[in-house]
Amino acid sequence: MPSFQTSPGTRDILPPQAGRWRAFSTVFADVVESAGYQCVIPPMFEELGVFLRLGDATDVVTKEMYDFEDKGGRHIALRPEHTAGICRAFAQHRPATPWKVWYSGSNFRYEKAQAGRYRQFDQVGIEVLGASDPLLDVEVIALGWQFFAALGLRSVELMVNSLGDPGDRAAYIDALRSYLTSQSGQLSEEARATLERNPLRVLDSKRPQDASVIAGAPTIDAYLSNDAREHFASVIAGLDALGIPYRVNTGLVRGLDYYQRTVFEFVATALDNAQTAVGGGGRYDGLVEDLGGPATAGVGFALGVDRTLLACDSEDVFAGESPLVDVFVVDVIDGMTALTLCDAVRAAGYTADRAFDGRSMKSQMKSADRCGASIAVIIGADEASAGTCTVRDLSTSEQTVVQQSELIQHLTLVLGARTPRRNTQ
RNA sequence: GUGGUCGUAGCUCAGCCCGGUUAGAGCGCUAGGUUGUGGCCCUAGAGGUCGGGGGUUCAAGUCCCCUCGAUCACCCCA
Repeated sequence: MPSFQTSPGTRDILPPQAGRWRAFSTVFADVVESAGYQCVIPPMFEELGVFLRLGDATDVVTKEMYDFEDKGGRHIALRPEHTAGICRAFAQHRPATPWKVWYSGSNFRYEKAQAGRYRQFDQVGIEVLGASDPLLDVEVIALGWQFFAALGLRSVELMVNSLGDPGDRAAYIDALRSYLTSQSGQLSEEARATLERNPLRVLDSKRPQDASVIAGAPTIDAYLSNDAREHFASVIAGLDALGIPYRVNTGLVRGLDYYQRTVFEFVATALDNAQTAVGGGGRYDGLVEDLGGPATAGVGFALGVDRTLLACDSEDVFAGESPLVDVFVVDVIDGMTALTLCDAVRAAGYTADRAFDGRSMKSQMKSADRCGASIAVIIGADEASAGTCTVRDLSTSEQTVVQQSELIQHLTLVLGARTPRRNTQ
């Protein structure tokens, strides 16, 4: 047993999985940068107050915050999500609007880990601040949709709903509370507890016992203001115009309190674990103002990297790829020729690896094979004295002998030309 | 925070029910078979406080208690 291992809810992302994570971010950046979004990197921790606007009835705030007092006596919290910090940054720096940004990074929530849920978890996402156009909601949703498609996922379902404006929402919650209270005898014990804290979230219950009560509950659409209703209608019209399939789910309630009007969620139906929501978002028009900034509209989404990759696994798409090695240099003299040849080969734009610690030729050839190299360049006694090297094609086993000084030229013949690495010498 | 399942070699696991020489297998790793050549095959080797602590016993990987960790689910959420 080693002295230390990862803390609960955290884990090491090792190769080749780590390479897959990096590729994931790259695909995401490609998709959203095509729509004018720019990368933003907020701090991993903020003053606790920044995050309290997520909702004082939410678990994220009441029991999952990773907070502590720093040496200066400040009450600090590790970010449980990105949106609040980005709104704080907007209020602090006041960039020109609309401010369209994307991010990729870790969040922290003190929860018990299970499949697709960790204490340190990664999200990618986008936020747009300073525009209230419903067609912007459509753009945001569409980019999420297109990203899943870019990964190759097919079994992703989009659910949309409108929570109305704050007044609509309050009126609806009142109506919902009285309905649920009147039916509480039929609700599960857990649902009754949830009803006390936040009636909206009862709608999220997956317990069969609660299904009939939920089915008969009043729905939000009857409580929407005219403005909110028109806004939602435009969102729906935009999704139709883009041909993006969706399901209006009046029971869709997001976990954070700052959402109003449009909310949406991406569900991976191919996942067989409990966490099938791979992403979600919505509009949060009051959040910047709550954080002391100007009244500013906002909309965005966050996608869970772990869960999305689990969905990729279950659909057998977006597998990780190990980096390719073009050339493996086998040097059984003293390794010095391998050192200089690798350097030259890499400078010419090819990938090159070699063995260390003076191992046998057989052992070095095994290493060449294992790393998937296309070509082995062999330096034995004969080659060393003649200034040549033997170039072996590892798939066909054909060998040719060339001057070491002509190796790069030879590689361009068999592997094609490459863009030379930027010279740092 | 609550509950189920599980911790034995680097990895995947057998052995535990029914306690009894020196704890096994496959894969991986290292070396050799092949004195200059990978994959396939054969042989050998290295690698273990049986998660940790306590208890029962002549004797514990095996039975009991505690604890830590993992995993899945609930709650909630990405």
